[in-house]
Amino acid sequence: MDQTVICPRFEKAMSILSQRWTGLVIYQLLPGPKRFCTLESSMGISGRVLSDRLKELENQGIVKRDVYPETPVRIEYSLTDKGLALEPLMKELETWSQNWVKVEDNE
Amino acid sequence: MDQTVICPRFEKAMSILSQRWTGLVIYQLLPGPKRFCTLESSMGISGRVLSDRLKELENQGIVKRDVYPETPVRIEYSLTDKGLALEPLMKELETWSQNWVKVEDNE
DNA sequence: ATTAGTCAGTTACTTTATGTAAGTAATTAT
DNA sequence: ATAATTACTTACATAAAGTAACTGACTAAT
Repeated sequence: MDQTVICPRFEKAMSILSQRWTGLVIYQLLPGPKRFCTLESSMGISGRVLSDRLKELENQGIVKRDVYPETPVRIEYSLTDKGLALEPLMKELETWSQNWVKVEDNE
Repeated sequence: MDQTVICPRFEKAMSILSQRWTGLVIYQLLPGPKRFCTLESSMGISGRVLSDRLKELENQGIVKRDVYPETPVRIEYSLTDKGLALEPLMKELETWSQNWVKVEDNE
């Protein structure tokens, strides 16, 4: 008996963003393409999970993976239009965090 | 060697929203106060996790818990100003999901 | 030419988070 | 007296994430 029925598109969108790390990965890619090892070291994510997340985001059409067959091979991850369309949301989160989030206190 | 240093407030904000269910709980409370059992049945969350999430959101000052000592006791959860300030972000997610998210396909 | 190092991952194993189902205490309805 | 509701908690099982070592292709240093 759910009085509030949630739009399935919204629910899916939320489920993508509420997986650990996905939001931060997208945020990191906003300024431009990045490599696996760069993402891995700039956020505290493990390679195992980063690998999973990038695959999922690629499946969702949010991230694209480009292989440059140089030597050594260079693989760059970047946002698609769908991914870039999340920029306003990220800006909102930045604003909210600046206005409301305190870091020191509560664990 | 992190070239992109992330603002700790932003990182904390993201860690709140990227916990499973927190976003949906906030979204459900946007229109007004709701009770435990209403939240529990309207989203597919288990009581165990809902209980955890509400406590965390209360600690973060995003949700407040009001006890009405009627008989039977009524307990209502609602958003604080900090929680209500997430409305624009939720609207952005609604917009994005309507423009970009397809539900049928990919698992 | 052997050793060490980087990149983009994968694999095996451990810890943490979440789900499931049942239980509790107070109350009310039949 | 029995069943049902609300707001949870507890015990146990499964799924997700973290840790660390490893692979394979290459490069640079000794």
